[in-house]
Amino acid sequence: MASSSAGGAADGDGRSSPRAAAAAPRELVDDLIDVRERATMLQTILLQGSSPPTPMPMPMSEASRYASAAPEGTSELIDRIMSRLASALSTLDTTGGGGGGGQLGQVQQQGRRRKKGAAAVDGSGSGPQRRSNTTRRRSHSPFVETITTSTLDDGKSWRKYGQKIIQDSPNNPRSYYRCTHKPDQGCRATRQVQTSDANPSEFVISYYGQHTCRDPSTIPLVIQEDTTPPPDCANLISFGSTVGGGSASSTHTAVVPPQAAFDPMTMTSSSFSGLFGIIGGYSCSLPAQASYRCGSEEVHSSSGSPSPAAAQQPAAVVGSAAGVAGSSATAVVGSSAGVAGSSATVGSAPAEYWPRGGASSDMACGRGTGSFPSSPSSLGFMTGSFGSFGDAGDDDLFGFDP
DNA sequence: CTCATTTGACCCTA
DNA sequence: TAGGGTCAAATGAG
Repeated sequence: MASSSAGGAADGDGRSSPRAAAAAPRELVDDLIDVRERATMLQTILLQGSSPPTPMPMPMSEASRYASAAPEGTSELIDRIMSRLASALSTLDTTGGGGGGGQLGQVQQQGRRRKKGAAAVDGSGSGPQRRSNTTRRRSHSPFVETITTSTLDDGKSWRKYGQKIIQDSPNNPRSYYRCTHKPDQGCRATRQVQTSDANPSEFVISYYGQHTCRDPSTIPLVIQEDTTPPPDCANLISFGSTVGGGSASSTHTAVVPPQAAFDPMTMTSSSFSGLFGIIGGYSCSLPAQASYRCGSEEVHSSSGSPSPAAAQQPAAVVGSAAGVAGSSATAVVGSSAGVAGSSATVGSAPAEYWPRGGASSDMACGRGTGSFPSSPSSLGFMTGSFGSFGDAGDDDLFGFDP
């Protein structure tokens, strides 16, 4: 759980963001603790309906404690969790957010703004804020993969932000790219491109960090009640896209195994630190037969092609935005979901990912769905599918890695 | 005018 | 201190 949990510590570039958590009132802490406990209870419920092929995601004592607590129904639990989350996030909104997007933007803008030639002259004391204790270099997103491809087009939109001649290969300067959606969605994915030494017509691309962004044009606005994951994805849970985006021309289409899909590195380095990081303290245990996939298919996992079997399943769609300036209300749409066979989709955006003046709603929501608040980042940040809650021998587990 | 790229400087890590 | 990653002003393209 990197330093950037609830309050948002620093973005990928090392510029600091306001630490809302530092000023979080007791009320907020209580809310989050409550959420954590209820999430655990929910986990227990999910466990009860199955015989997990994998070890318990939490200590048995704890699990049994909650199991014996005769917890309320799953839907009530979810509602309660979301309510508490909304409350907590709202608190964050009004405390840590302080001046809302303004404060965040202020921090971002007051970062070193040097004039060429006059740089760092006044690095002492009263000058413009020097890069503080945060790191700026490769402490960021974890390495994902390196591929060799003949094209730079991997289906994602990248923005070049630098190029350097590297000692190892002076003839092949290294180009630095970051995700185009970094400013608006806080996506931390980056890549480095060099032409191949062996074959100059090819590129060696190293990817760092997972895409947490979504192309607004491809984002499903809301999970339709009559849609469902594909049959083989009954237990599917997916978050954030990864490199390649499925349509990439590269030689890789990453199907991430469960461990990878919930890699703490991934979780903490991405937007999960915003919501799940708050909840924290949970490990995950994922059924072996379930499908986990990152990339563009997550879209399908949450809103994908209709399936007759699942068309009967009600859906609860929950959106929550922890935005600085945006509404933090939690909207629950279609909460008619029963415990069995229901699905829930959660969207949330941690405050640290909000762009300057985050109140603007450039998102795709608001086109009549209403399931997500009008916040810039909720479109891209997290959609997860709690597929097939509860019964029917489901061994779904939905855990959170700290 | 807006946005992406270029490029030199800054600064962190080893 | 060298190497490498990132920033941001300058510049160019659409």
